Amino acid sequence: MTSKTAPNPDSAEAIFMFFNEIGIIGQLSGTMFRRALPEGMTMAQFSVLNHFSRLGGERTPARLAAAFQVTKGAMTNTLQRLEAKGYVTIEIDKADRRRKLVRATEKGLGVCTETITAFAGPLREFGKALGGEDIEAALPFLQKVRKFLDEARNSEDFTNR
Amino acid sequence: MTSKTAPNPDSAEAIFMFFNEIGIIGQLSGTMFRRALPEGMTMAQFSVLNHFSRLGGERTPARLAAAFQVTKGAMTNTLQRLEAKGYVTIEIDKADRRRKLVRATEKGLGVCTETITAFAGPLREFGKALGGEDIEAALPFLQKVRKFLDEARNSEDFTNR
DNA sequence: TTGATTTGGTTCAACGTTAAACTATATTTG
DNA sequence: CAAATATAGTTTAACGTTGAACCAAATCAA
Repeated sequence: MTSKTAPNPDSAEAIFMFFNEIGIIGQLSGTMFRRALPEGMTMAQFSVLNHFSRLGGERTPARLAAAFQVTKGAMTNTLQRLEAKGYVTIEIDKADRRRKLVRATEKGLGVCTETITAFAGPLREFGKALGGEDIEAALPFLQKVRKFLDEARNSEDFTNR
Repeated sequence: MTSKTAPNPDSAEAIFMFFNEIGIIGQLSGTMFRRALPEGMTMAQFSVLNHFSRLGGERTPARLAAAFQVTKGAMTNTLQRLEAKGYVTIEIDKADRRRKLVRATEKGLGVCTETITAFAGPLREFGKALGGEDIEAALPFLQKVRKFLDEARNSEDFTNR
């Protein structure tokens, strides 16, 4: 125990620090990953390719936007850039012509693999310095936090994602 | 123990997931905080005001940039907006005329307090839903991660921050 | 069936960020 | 002291994101 037991009166302080640390780590790690990225590749773009690489198949832009928690507009932007480089194909869904279907190309999957390789070094560094076990131990709680935020977001009407 | 003991061969996967969760949480919480912010206020601006509110005194732009892990350019931008609204004053350091000295104004500190008040509700929600204890328990490791990233960054020459 | 609503996607302006080039002042060194 | 270098801050272009307005296609309801 720290001092009080349950919904600590001014745990607001700790919560704010928590999100503050998260924000800074997100920013710093983002910068580091960005530097390791192959020329012209972007974290947003890599995320999409990696998604296809792991899960295969095809997705609509809206579903991708939901998966990565970005607006539809942001996803449109990312997909356009990926398509321009030939890393994905985009075609209209003939069954529902509002929809589009996105698929990764061979070329796109290749670049994705390259990127993962480029990350291997830095990631190993992190693991060595931070303790792979501690990282795995931290994961479940982070996932819980993420899910809470996600649901909180979804509970507000919201059509624009 | 999970499966292997020490520097788990493909703990790279877990590490990547870790930073991925961090990134998404950072994005979602950023959006939520942004919505709670008083009109025209920004997280970047609030951070600076809050810094002065907690620690008092005066700071150079470079020192603020270092404290918040952003580039000098970003801090220039933030400070200019804060100054335009009369939330900080900026004057040239007469002892070293390359430097500037930033101070929060009464008005700025007032808005800072308002903002903290606006955050109180949402923060309490988080605490209730996520368990204040778990959050406090997670803090030390996050701080360790942040420090590691910070030092890793500083160890690469780097004059532009 | 027609009209209203919902859903999928795009576009645009505003913003914050990075990275690099640049200006000005200090400090170091030969 | 003068020249070289380092440090502080600004500016600019490029990019990703949000949020809102918008269009088109599908679904729902009268």
